[in-house]
Amino acid sequence: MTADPEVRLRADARRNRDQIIAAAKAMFAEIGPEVPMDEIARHAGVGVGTLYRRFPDREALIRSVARDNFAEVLIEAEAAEAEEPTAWEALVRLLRRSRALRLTVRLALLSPEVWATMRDDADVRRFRAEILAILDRIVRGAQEEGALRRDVGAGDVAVLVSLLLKRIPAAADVTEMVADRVFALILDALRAEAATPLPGRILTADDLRTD
Amino acid sequence: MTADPEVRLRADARRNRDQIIAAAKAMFAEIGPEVPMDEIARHAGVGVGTLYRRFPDREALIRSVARDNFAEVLIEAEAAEAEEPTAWEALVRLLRRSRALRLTVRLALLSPEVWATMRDDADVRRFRAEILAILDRIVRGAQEEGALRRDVGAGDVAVLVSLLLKRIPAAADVTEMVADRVFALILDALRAEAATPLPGRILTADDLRTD
Amino acid sequence: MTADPEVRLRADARRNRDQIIAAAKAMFAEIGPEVPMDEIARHAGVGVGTLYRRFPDREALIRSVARDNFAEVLIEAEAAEAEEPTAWEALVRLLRRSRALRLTVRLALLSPEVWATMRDDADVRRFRAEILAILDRIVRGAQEEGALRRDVGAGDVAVLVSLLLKRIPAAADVTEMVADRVFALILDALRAEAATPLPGRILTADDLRTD
Amino acid sequence: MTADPEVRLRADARRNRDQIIAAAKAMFAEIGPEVPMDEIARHAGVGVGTLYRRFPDREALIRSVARDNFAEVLIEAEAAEAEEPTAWEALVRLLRRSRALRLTVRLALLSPEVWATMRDDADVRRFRAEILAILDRIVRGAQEEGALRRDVGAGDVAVLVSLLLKRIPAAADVTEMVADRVFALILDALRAEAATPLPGRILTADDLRTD
DNA sequence: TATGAATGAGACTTCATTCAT
DNA sequence: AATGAATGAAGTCTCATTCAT
Repeated sequence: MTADPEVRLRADARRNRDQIIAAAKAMFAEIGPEVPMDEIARHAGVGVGTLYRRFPDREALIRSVARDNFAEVLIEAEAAEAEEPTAWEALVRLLRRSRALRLTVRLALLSPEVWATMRDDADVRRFRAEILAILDRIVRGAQEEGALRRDVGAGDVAVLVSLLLKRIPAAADVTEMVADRVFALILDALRAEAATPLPGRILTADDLRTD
Repeated sequence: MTADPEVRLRADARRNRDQIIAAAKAMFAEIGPEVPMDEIARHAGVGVGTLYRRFPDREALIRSVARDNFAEVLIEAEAAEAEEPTAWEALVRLLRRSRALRLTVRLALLSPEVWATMRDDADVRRFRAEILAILDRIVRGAQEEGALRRDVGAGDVAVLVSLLLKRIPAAADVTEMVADRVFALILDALRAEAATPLPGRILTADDLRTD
Repeated sequence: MTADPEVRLRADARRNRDQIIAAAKAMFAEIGPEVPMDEIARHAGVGVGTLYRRFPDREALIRSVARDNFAEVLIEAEAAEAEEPTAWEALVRLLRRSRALRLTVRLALLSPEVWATMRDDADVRRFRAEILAILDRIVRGAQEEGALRRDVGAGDVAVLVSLLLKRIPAAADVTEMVADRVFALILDALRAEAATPLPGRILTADDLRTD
Repeated sequence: MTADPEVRLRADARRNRDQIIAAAKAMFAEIGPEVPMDEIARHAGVGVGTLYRRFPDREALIRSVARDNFAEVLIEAEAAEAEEPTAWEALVRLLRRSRALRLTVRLALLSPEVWATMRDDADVRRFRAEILAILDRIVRGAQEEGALRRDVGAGDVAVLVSLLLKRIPAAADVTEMVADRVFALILDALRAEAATPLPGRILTADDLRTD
């Protein structure tokens, strides 16, 4: 699941590396990509030096976390495609379930700088391309099934997904329900029956930002 | 439009204050609520000292900008309600056009800390309540018109609005179109015809975060 | 004497700036160009922040010290040329007396990195050019007086000067005498009577490093 | 050539030790005595741990390099004395040719701290004494030959040598020539014919810094 | 024994806030 | 009252040295 096992680390180094990635993942998700490096190190149970030995700077760490996450999303997308009976259901599952997606999007979209950091990473680009390819297949499949409106493309869907991943501003006790409702509303927007003509043209995966 | 005229400022002090708010508004929108205070001061054409004389700390400045913004949103909401022929159109106008809304939401939602800063401000709470009241009227009106699905409340709509205010990750040349399409999709989700049963219960304004 | 009065500083800022330059000058001479910035700040009696406000980074500080020093050397060279009865005596005075020269050379020569930092500074280049022009005049004058050997140029002399500015490794109590003797030996090397043919060609000011 | 074979190392340990010394020598000469220990280790093809096992800290390494170097200088001095037909020529050869001398002086003179590190080392002191004794013999011999001025001692000569070992600040393409000329000028300063009375008294080897 | 991983102190730099002018 | 200088805490990163494998 990790994209870059680097040569071959000693057992303890490996363990530390994994802990650091895990800690970073958690804290990026929790607090954002600007959490102090010392905090990440402390949460990972290592010294800052160790963190910096493994990841020369914050960017490198972010890149690694992103790679890791993109890889995870890819696996989830593949599973959804393989295991769900219909393309529409695969789409729903993907949109609903991917926690990994959440962090990825948080990193990639919420902060242009972070995205700039990631977008030149070969692994990230590759994963991204594969994920979008799967999404594209799922979208076409769902349209052929007659479930998904025909005037949208993988790009449109991806944008909607990204919307779903915002922190939703609701009182704590209804957060879950709010998320479920928003999700259901978005699905309604995608259904073939909803279809009111959309402006512009169908967005493909390529329309998403690569700038 | 500013909620708190503080005692009564001398003309030049008044001017400075306004310039600072304007600069802060612009830079919060542009860069985010963490822009250096010096930058804000420079853009406002005043010294930092002046900024701090007017706003004891960053929080105070954010609160003031927020007040200002909420006030503006309120005015826009009132105008939409008063000037549009149908409630549905008022809703559409509000959702589509409010630049003030954008910054407000950016401040309030993107950063929990900032929201924490704002939510205890009496003016902010008042404006918020009024805005939500109007939104509530518009929502009910649109439902009575048969345009808006009946299983949503002002809370649901507000959440959807907040989704619209994310920076959308598309290649520069299609940004505009992407935004338009997302907006159209969201409207489709709200139309009476789209209506697939939603989970949970109708969200009122009170369900939105006050935590 | 300071090359860059920057716009116009407030009295206190001016004082601080001068103190920082003075402290830096002393510590660069004493310890070397790598002294911690905090130390310099402390010796100048200011906080680090102040130092950094005035000089964005170590390079900027070094450049300023260098400018200051080159300016001083220039003044000394002008005085030597103007006040001494013969060119030879002007040369001797310049070589013997310039304390400013000492630091300048310490910064410029002992550390290639530091030199790299300085050499692109317009002021430094200008001062350097003027100093070398004066030296050139003095050298030719002394040769016409028959005092200075004819097979050397300003470049050769400058190189010998630079040699004189090393920290000389002697027991503390003879340091002074050692320096005097070395100086006298070097002068002997330059006298017309010493003249044993030299290899290569006469070095002009332009041969000195500008790489 | 190495002064301290320490007990008796296994062949591979021996090899490592030598590689480390060689790497350190090269990098001290190239970059200076502050190069990161990791770098030295890497260049020596060993791990840092190995370096530290052999040399408890940076000081110890510097001391060892210095010992090694002093030993080399001693050998060169002995060879010059033994092989050259006249004392003057021995002197010239020693001054001109010793690369080992260059590093030694770089370490000993450019950095007072490093010198402080070296000067208490018994081996270093012994080598130094022997080298100076040879230099003393060469100096007296050259004076008896009538080639070297009579008002200088081994101390004076050593000081001049040290001057020769500075990095000379010339454009890259003339560096070699500059060095040659400086060398010739220094020799001229030492010739019997140059002799203008010097201030102070003749410097012996003992006058050189032992502080 | 050799390796290279981990540590943590310390250097550099930025910026929110205070304060002298 | 306005200005912008000064402060110092906090964050980033480097590297000498120690220690587990």
